[in-house]
Amino acid sequence: MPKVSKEYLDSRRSEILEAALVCFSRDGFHRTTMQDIVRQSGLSPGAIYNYFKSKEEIIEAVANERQMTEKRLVMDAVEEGGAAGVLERLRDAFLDELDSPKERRRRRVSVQLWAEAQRNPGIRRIVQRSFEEPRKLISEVLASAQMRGEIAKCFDSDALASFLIATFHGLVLQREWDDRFTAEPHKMLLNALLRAVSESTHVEKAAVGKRSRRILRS
Amino acid sequence: MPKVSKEYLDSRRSEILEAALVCFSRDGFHRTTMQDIVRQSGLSPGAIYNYFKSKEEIIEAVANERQMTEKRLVMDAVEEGGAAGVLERLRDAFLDELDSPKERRRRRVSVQLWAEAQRNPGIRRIVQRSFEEPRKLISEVLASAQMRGEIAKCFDSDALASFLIATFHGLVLQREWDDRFTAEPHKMLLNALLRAVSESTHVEKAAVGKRSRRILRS
Amino acid sequence: MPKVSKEYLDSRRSEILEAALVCFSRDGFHRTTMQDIVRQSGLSPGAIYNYFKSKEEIIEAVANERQMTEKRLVMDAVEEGGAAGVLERLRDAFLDELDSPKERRRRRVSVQLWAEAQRNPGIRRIVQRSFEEPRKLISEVLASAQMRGEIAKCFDSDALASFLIATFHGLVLQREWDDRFTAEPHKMLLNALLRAVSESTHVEKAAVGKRSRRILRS
Amino acid sequence: MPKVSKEYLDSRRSEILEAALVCFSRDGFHRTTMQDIVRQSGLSPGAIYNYFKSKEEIIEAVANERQMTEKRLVMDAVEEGGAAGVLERLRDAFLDELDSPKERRRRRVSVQLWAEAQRNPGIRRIVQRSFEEPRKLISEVLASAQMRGEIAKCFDSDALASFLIATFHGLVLQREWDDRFTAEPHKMLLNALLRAVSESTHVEKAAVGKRSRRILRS
DNA sequence: AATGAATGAGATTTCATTCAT
DNA sequence: CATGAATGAAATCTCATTCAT
Repeated sequence: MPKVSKEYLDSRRSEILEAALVCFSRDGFHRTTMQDIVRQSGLSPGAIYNYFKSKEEIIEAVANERQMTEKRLVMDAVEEGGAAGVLERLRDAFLDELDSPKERRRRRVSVQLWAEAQRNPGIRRIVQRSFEEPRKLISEVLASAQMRGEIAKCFDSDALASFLIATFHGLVLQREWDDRFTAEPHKMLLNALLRAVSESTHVEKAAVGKRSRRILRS
Repeated sequence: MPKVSKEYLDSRRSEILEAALVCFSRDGFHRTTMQDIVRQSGLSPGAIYNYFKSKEEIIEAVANERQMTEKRLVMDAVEEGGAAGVLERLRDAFLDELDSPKERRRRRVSVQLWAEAQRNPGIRRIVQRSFEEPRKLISEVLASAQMRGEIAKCFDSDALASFLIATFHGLVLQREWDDRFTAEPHKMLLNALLRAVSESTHVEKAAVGKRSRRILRS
Repeated sequence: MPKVSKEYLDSRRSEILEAALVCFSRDGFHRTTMQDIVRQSGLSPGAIYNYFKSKEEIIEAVANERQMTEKRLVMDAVEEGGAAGVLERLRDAFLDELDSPKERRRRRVSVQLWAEAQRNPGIRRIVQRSFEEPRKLISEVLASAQMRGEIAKCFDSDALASFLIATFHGLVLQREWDDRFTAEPHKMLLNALLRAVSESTHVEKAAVGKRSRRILRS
Repeated sequence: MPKVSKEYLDSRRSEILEAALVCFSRDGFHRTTMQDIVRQSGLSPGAIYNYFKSKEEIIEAVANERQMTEKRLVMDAVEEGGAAGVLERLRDAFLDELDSPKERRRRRVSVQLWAEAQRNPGIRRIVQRSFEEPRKLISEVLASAQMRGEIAKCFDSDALASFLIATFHGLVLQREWDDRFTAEPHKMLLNALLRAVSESTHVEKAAVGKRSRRILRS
């Protein structure tokens, strides 16, 4: 029989994570001290250590939260059938997110996590999941679209999913550094790409092949 | 009258940077101690501080070196004319690089730099240059290809350059986490993309439009 | 809701300053390491840095404490009227202090502060105050004694105060180096000086002598 | 058979000491690095270590030079007989020196030495000499003046010498901190003091006044 | 559960001194 | 004798974590 309710504990935990996220986003993991989180959360060091064993564990919890949020984002887009609609929703979900200030703050933490994952096995596992699970979800959508003939079978659905995610991650970085960045022109380019992979099954395949050969030889 | 030649000093400096790169790539900037660099370089702390004012300055020097190397990579690919050849060379240069162990080590540091740039203005400036300069170079190639009609004029050459770089950066990350990652299928996808942007100028534009509407509504 | 009382914190702070004073007096500011203060205080480095931001700040706090103590010494002597009594008390306060071992230890730190003030603006300001405030207090006493005709008006009261302080400071130094130093003969000399400045306005030797004897009893 | 002349060596040595004095006066002993002296002297570390075994030894050499200069100052004043003239010359020598910028720089180093002497036995010995020798010289002058009846026998000549030196040292410090300091009013006070010690043996005020005027002209 | 003062290992940097050239 | 790069012990300060209250 706990002294306080589970809800209370959970909300305290969330408060700490929220405070940590603010600090991490502002200063990075390593420049954020536990004192920073203490200040930001309005709690005491002892209180925080009642909820998390270590700073490491807070970072992991933040990583998990990020990973789950991203997965949910993809799942929401994927839920309702039709490759076209799914990809469209994914595209919009990701690109529109780039412009939301709140999400930008969270994305900054994602970049931190990519760096951290190189050395920290716990984080590494979570980051790997944050790549794999969305890829799998998207890949499945693409595979069934290929079965329905909506997408060219010559592309590996996994690779295509990977490629789309890679593009999005790359754009996250651009958004970070380029103040004049806008997502809009990249929507067009994504459209072009998606069109390209859906066209290949069509009649003019040979012609397309020839034409492309003029530009790209291999 | 210096006691030793400039070459000697330069090579010492390079040794330190090389040692630092090894450490940074292995442990990240923040988990790498000066003692680590001391050990790795085989010098003494004092010696290192004769070449760099601070650890910070070493990180900046590594960042600069990375930025210059990447710029050179792009310049080499861009040098000799023909959009087709240039893009092909860029694609190969970047994707093949993903498989070289030595380059992978350097790429790890790039990811560290992306994270570090968020908080460190000096690094930020360098990282920004590492985005802008390649983009400008590639954008110019694309623009002149558009003039020659090789690429659809409806795409902003800057955005397309951005997009290509984003894709590459994203793939760098995938390479990090996915042990089964291979660059090969992504070559095909890049080809498809490049084909897509070069097709648009052609006669069946309307048809393409219709077809794409089947897949992507906006 | 602080965990411990303000008194507790203040006493800890005082303990640290006391420990620092012992070290500084023994080894000087620059030869005293934080570890020395740590050992002397029985605390840990971290604990000390909870009370003082830097070694510098400890030195400043010691300087302030010195300055305030000296000011209080002068104020106590000055409090109750009558130039004669005041100067007598000042003379005794200062000269007797020279023989107290505990005060000698504190005086050593004053000498350190004089040197430190040359380069350290923070210390400089404090040291300047430790000259100005006593001078002002003494000067006022002298000025009012001049109005009452107890002291010759031809001497600038400020200069005379300065001069007395200078003498005392000089004797502090002598006390440092000369093991056979005794304050006693200097009392006589101070008396002679004080008599001189009170005599000068008067024509008659004997009268002056008497009066001066009324001013300086020993 | 030395490779270079003794003159060459001596002048190099002096250059180093002069450079060191500039640094010490500007930054204090502890904040002055050997590199500072290297830069100021225009020599190399190795060269300096050919002339001095250690930084310590440079400080000692500077201390010796200070001590000898001061002794000479006193000897010059003392050389030619007559207590009146001697004391007058001493007073002027010391007080006028306070206003010379070059001498002020040297005085700053003296203050450093007082602090340093507390911990450094080598310096301590030199500083002690810088107190004792002038005191002895002045004391002798005073003693012979007492024999001639120019100064009251009731004062210990040693103590009086001490007292005069103390006053001067104290004024050096005042000069350091008080920008509006002028030596002039203190001359009057010194005069008053000297008059006092020469008057005391005599019954007649007027006579004493005259005589003292013979002793101290200004 | 919460508090926050205390801990102490460890990080970065300095600087007097050396010694191969 | 001069040079100046190299040395490495030691100094200051930080910060994740603990634990008595």
